[in-house]
Amino acid sequence: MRPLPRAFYARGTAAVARDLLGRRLVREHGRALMSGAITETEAYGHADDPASHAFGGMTERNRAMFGEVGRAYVYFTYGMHYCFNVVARGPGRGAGAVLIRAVRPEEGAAAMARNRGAGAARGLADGPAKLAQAMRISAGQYGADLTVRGRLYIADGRREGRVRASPRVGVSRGAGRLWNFSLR
DNA sequence: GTGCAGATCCCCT
DNA sequence: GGGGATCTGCACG
Repeated sequence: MRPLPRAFYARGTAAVARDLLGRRLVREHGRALMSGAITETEAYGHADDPASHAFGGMTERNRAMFGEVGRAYVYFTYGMHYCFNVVARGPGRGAGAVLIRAVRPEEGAAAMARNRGAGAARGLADGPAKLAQAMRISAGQYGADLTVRGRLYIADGRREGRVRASPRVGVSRGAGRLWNFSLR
């Protein structure tokens, strides 16, 4: 499996978010190899997008959103959850990212279930925090390069099914944009 | 099936 | 000091 090249992420975040559906997220942790097909994503912009972490300018937390595209932006939220994004942006844009909200487990489903804890046979990675927990993605992966074959990267893959565009989840300001993309 | 409370803490104003 | 790109369990029906 070939990692997606950096140029893939050097476009508008909405286009990148849409095109990430069906690609494969690959994670190596300890002896476990885990992977899954991306089934839901969400695009975030910059000064034009009040829902984005980058809306108010660069801070220590969102620094990655202003950096090289194709790298990981991981943030901690609600006191207990991590969420995993890929930095993306079109030409002339200052910042942007795509939140990976869900994957369909392929390899290493047993390891993901272990990482999620007891009683998680179903719904292993069908939410941003669940996905991060299942694949052991946290602050240590901040800034990781996802365009090279390593312990965390995004590989080519084929999209199956149709794309649905919806309003972003949990967003009040900047609703109206249909920047949540999912497979159905 | 839907709805709500609680967990829990980092970041920004 | 307030709120958040969330998840889980429990109540209700």
